[in-house]
Amino acid sequence: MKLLERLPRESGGEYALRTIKENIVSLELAPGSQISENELASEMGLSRTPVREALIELSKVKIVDIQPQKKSTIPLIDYDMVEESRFMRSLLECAVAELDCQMACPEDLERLSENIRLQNLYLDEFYSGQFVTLDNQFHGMLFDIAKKSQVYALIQNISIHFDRVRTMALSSVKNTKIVQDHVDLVDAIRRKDAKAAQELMEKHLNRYDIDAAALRAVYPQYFK
Amino acid sequence: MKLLERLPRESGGEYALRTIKENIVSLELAPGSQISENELASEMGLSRTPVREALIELSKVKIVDIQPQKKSTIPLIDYDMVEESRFMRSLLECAVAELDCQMACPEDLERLSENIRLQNLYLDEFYSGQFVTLDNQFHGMLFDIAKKSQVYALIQNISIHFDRVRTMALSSVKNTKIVQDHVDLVDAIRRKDAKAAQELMEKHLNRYDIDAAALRAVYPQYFK
DNA sequence: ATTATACAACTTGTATACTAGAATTCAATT
DNA sequence: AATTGAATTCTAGTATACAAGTTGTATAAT
Repeated sequence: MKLLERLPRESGGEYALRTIKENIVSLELAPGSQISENELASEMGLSRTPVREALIELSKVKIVDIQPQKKSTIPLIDYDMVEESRFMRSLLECAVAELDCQMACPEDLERLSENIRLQNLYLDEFYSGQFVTLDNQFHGMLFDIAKKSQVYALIQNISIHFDRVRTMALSSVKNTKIVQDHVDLVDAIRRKDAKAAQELMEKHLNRYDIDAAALRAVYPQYFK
Repeated sequence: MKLLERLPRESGGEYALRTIKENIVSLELAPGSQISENELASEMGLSRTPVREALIELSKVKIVDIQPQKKSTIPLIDYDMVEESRFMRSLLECAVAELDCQMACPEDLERLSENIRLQNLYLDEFYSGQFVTLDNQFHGMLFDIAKKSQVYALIQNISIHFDRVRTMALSSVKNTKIVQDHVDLVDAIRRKDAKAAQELMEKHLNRYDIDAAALRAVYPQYFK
């Protein structure tokens, strides 16, 4: 377990959730590995209660497998789940991109562009998570602009299925391409070209879809 | 609180979640009312722990408002949330209806038709919840057929925003129209007419959209 | 009368103790 | 030696005790 710094005014439960999610996405908590409420709790300096709350939440989207009275594990990568998660994200994000064409004001466009500028600065920060954080912020802003922030919050957990595959594919998808996608997308929104925005978003999200078989070859022990 | 019967092998937490959800949708736990973990726990014959787990889950989709160290309430109806929930359901259900046109086998169609037959039997059971249960099963089957059952599970909670408005509108939307929508939809799926299926689903879900203003006039105390 | 302060009665957050069930281990018995 | 069975040791589920924070009220001081 890689421990994170506890934020000010963050409750134990929130801290536990954030930490466990981060470790699942980074594969520090490897697919297939067994976890224990007691062990996680003592590692994080908490009691079982807040840890348990976090695990229950993650089990709702099958990113943690709680077997009552037996054990809990981090599930192996199930491509059906990855596909469901991709399906959901793709549909919602494409629709949001279309909405953004109507709803984005000049200030919104400026904020998006500023985020892209930062993305360029952190292009090569594979492991610090800075680039991923910016990428998440970018997509979150698109939902906010379309007044769909609750939808964005809801797909965060199920997206972990997608995100940990993305972690494995890190070296294969060039960040420069991702940033160029973002640039093109903001251009389309600025032009209010809904069709282009939708298509660009779809293409963007499909970048991670390419090498499922290749990943399975490199990390066979992580797949179902 | 209207108490439900506890199912066999149902954990306390699951029972609490099911009971509380049911009471929110039925407006038994009225919008704006204050709730207490202790009170709910003693009413259901449980301790705070499983009740608390249920409330935390519902608070994630803002259908319960937990104000730390202060109080918890059932939020007033927020039409922005209703709209987000409708947006999400509509997009996903329409896409699923399209997929169903490719994926439904004859047995699936038979199961859907059987469900519709039952809907006709319970047409007038407004308050028993039988009709609503069948309606939910029908929509759940459409997701199952498209291999998107996890997506369906995920939108259940946020749909409560939509569902409790539907409860208020019960008398205004005729069940016969709903059943006819279902019949038409299954027909389209049988014909593998994806465009028709998508359009029928959109029309179907929009039936509840009509009288937001009217509802606000009848139940002003429930709205933000 | 008004303001300030202290206290009581709530709330949720967390820790811990206890219960129940499953798996494993090891010893006793066949 | 193989098998059964009891004890141990895991697990998660639940109940409860306690901590910490907020609100409202009552009392005291101005």
